[in-house]
Order: sequence, then C-alpha cells, then structure tokens
Amino acid sequence: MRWSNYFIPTLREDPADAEVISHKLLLRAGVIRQLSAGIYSLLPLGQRIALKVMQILREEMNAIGGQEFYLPALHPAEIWQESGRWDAIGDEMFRLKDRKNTDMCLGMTHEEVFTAIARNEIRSYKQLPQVWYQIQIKFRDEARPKSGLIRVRSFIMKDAYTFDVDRAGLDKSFMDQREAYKKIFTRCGIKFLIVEASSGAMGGSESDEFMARTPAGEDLIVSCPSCGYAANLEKATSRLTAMPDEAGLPAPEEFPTPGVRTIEDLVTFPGGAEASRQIKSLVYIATIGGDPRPVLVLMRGDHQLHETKLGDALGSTAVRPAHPEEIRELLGASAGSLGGVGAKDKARAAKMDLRIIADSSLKGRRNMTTGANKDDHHIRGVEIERDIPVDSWHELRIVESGEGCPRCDGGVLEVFKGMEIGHIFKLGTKYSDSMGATVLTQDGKQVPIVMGSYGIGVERIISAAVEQRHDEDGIIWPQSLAPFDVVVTITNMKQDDLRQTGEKLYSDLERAGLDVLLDDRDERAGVKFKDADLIGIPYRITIGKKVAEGVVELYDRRAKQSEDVKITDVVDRVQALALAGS
RNA sequence: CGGGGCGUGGCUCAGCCUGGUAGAGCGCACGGUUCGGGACCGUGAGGUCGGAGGUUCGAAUCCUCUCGCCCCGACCA
Repeated sequence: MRWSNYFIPTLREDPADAEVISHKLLLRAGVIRQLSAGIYSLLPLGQRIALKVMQILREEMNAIGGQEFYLPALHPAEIWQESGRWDAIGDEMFRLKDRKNTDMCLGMTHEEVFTAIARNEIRSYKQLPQVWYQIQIKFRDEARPKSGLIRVRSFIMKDAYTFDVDRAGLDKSFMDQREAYKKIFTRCGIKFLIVEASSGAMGGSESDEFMARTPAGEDLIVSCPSCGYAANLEKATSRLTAMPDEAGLPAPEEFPTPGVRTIEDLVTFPGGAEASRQIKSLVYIATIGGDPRPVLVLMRGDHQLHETKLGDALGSTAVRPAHPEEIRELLGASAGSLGGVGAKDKARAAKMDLRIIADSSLKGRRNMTTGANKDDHHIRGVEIERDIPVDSWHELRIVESGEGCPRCDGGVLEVFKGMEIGHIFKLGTKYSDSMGATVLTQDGKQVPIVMGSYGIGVERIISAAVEQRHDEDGIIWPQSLAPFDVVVTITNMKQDDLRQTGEKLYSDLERAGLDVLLDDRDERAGVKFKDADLIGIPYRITIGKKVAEGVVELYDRRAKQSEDVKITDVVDRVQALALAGS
C-alpha cells in the first residue's frame, strides 16, 4: 500500500477519553475509532490486524479438526428459553422484537444455536466427535464498557464447541483446544498464563481461563512462581502456616467489651485478642433455590471474605450482606458483637433457620475470641469445633500475596492483574439435556451429547498485544499481527533517486510475498519516522542519502537500532527476518 | 445501578468563579523558505460553545431538566 492514499489517521496527542495504554495507542495509531460507549470501528489498519489474528485462529482450529461455520447473530428467543438462559441472563442480553412481536435477541454466545443444529442432525455416536467453530460478532450489553477494546458491547469472537459421546471424549476435546489455545497466544506474541476459573452461570464442571498479564486487566490472578500454580482470585486458595493455640478454657467465657465494634477495637482492648485469634462473624442473606436464607459466615479476624467464593460454596445465585435490622432481628445484637456460639439457638428463637459456614483456616482453632450476640460483650476461650455448630467448611477468604502456595512446598504466591483473552469450559450435558440433543450409543442407549465450549476475543488479543508490546513512541506489533511486515520510508520525495529506489524496493518486497507499506507522502523525514514508530511496523527501510553508495538503512522497531544494508541484499534480509520473527 | 469528572472549530485545551456576543496550539488550504526524529514565515477557511427550557436589556458563562462520553464501585454468558 502507498501511505499517501491509505487511510491512517494518526493523532499527535493522546485523546482525552482514553485512559489505558492500549486504548490511547490504538486511537493514536489510527487503528480504531469510537462510535459510542463500548462500540468501535476497525479502520483499515485495524481490519488488517484483525484479519491476521483470525487467520491464526483458523489455522489452529483447523489443525485440531475444527470445521468453520457462520451462524446468525440474530436469534429467536425460543432456543434461549429452551436452555433456560432467556430468564437466567439479565440485562446483559440485547433483546428486541420483530415485526410480528416475536421476542428475539442478539447473540452473546452460541451454545444454543450450535446445540440446536446438533440435536437436529446428529443421531449416532458414529457421527461424533465434532469440533465446530465460527468467527463472528457477539453482542453483550455490558453494564460498564471500558478501556478501549478491552470491555466492549460488540466484538468479534472465535467460539468453538465440541460434541462427544462421553466424558472421556470431552476430556480429549478439551485438551486439544487447550493446546491449540497455547499455540494461538504464543503465535500472537502474547505472554499469558492459564488459570483455574469459576464457571459461573455458563455451567459445567471445569474451566480454564487464559490470562494476559497487564495492569489494564480486570481480573486478579494468584500465581506461584515456583510450581506454576495459577488461579483466578475468585477460585484461588493458599496454604497458611498452622497457628499454635493454647488449650484455653474448658468452656467459653463471656466478658464485657464496652465500645468495641470492630476487629481492630478488640485488638487494642485490654484483655482482647490479636486479629488472627478472633473469629469474624458476618451475616449474609443468600438466595438458595430461589429463597433468601440467612447465613452466618465465620472468618479469621485478619482475613477478608470473597463473596463469589461464598456464593459458590452455598450454591447460591446471589449473596448480600444482611442489613443491620435483619441482623438484630436474627441474633439480637449489632454487627460489632456477633458470634457463632449460641447463634443457631438465637435464630431459632427468632423463628429463623440459620446456616453457619466457616472458612477452612478456622478448622481446629482453639482459645479464640468472638462476639457474644449481645451488644458490648464478647466471648473468649472459644474452641470452634467444640463450641460452634458449623454446618460446612470452605475456602472463603481472599488470598493475598505472600501467602504460601497450596500446591508446592516453599512457594510464595503473587497476586497481579490480568486480562481474560480466552476461556474454555467443559459444559458437560447442560445444553444437550435442556435442549434434547442426544445420540444412540453402540449398545443402543440414548445419551445426551457431552459438550465443551471455547472462546477467544479477537479485540482482546489486539489489546493485550498492545498492552504488552509498546514503548514511549508507540506500538510494537509482533510480526504475526503487524498490519504490514515492513515500511519503506522515502526520506525526501523531491529527490528522484530516493523515490526511484523506494519504488523499486516496494515492488521487489511485495513480489517477495511481504506486506509492504510505502511511505511516499510528501512529508519531512521526522514526521514519517514518528508515524512509523507509532503504528508499530516491525521493520523500516529508510531510503536516504546513502542510496548514492548503494546502501539503505534497516531499522528494527523493537530494538530501535538500524544498520546499513546494501540495496541488493535488503529484500532477502527482510524476508528472512519476517519469517523468523514473531 | 451508586459515586465522581467532562462536553467550546477535526484534535488537545483556555475562557465560565465575577454575564457584554468566542480564543490559543496542533491539524487543514494557499504562497514562500526548509528537508534524517512531529520545521519556519505569511495568508486563509472552519465553531447553533452537547440539547431543551428558564432568569436577564444581554447567557459559553447563572438556574432547571435532559442527552452523551470517561473514571471508580456494583455487575460481568
């Protein structure tokens, strides 16, 4: 392409609306423009980059037997009603009605459509396994779109679905996808890690998230540098050093604590206890099976509760802290004086059924201090398993950096931010059951198809690449995603020898199969250099004064170094570099 | 949805507090001088000051409502 009439609207200054690096640079480099909140247009450079990503996705999906489909983005409500998600999903789904007043929606994912195809067409185990995928637009009415392309309402996704006769088949399909994903992100030049994640409302038994480490990410990742353990904070656990407790008292003992409202208060109160020797007691209202139920959550005094973990542990669709009035009604005290001892009796007296759930770090603890369910009073000498009727134990606390790795000895956990760039799920039979997709097995039994689903966001890959690969001058694309392999910069268009050399190299490089951008604009060299750095083309051939000696410069965007190369050698050099680079 | 911020030529912003009829830099067009890291000089085009209503002799400026965008939080198949 010739830059002089190619549309690359670069910006000299950071746009006011952009906060994160990738957003600023993608706008400044003329890759994207915003249409509305969370809605972006890909400009010619952006489309070239997206096409390169999609090509990689296709190649790796095809390599594991994937078959490319193209499904509609407009769906009838009917199939979503069948799967149960028409009601399960809230405002995040774009819903509309057609002229006949039939409910429709814009697809936010395609389990339903693919399952609908499978149930109509697949009858026998002999037709399995199937690996189906598409690269297509998705619509999600995000509560808060943000950070440029990182969280948007309309985006391109590669989504794949596998169909197997049994669990073992799914395990293999899942591993195939997992390996393909590793190759994809590696080819895209993104540093990533795979973390255990909560499946959430997607359903299914197991899911892995692919995360790109970047401060612009929205998730917190816990990882162990020693053994490679990695998990989303909502799923992560840690190993805590055991706390030696003295035997304490033969029975718990109540004592007055006037004015003590918080864990901190009790630490400094004479006769109080340090935070790690206190039991923090929180009342939550959890919706379980559609009914709100009070739950008393017990945590170590210096630990924080992770609400998602609480919800997962309870099998609850929603949890919220109880209001002060609800707490008083239930336990007869204010939030600063609650405890597990005698709590069930108090609740029963108030005609309520209280469930007690405790963080596993409290297991076996003795001589603890906690609230007495009586304002301005606490209880000491509590031996939790002796004195409190805990219904169940779970990992509920927020893991913090510096804690011990749960998988290996001696590993120390780090916590950092990451961006989700891919997510793979073992769905099992959630959709095949609800939508009736079955096959006959070899022995003539009708069984639900076992499914998996696997997604990668194209714009997320682009954002992650920019987040991880940039410097103060602009983007540094990996060769695999770069909109052009090389830019030929003619430093002065008024000099015929420079122009002719540039033109010749341009056509020679294109003939060699490279994507070439010829900067033939009537601009000063400095402007061209700045723009080339900004848009991040991996190599630049600078056509300057040394042409008289038969030499041009080859500039490496990433290394920011240039070397003189004979004009006769430069095509071979760039070709070799482009093949080798990523 | 809760909290905060911002809407003024294409872009980045000033002007608003204290009302008097709109400015700068960049970009753009033309002419000239320049020509290897975002040149310089001159001339010029370009703005219903997000929108509606109100107060006032007079509103970018004050008041009310509304729309949009950004950030934090909640949420996130």
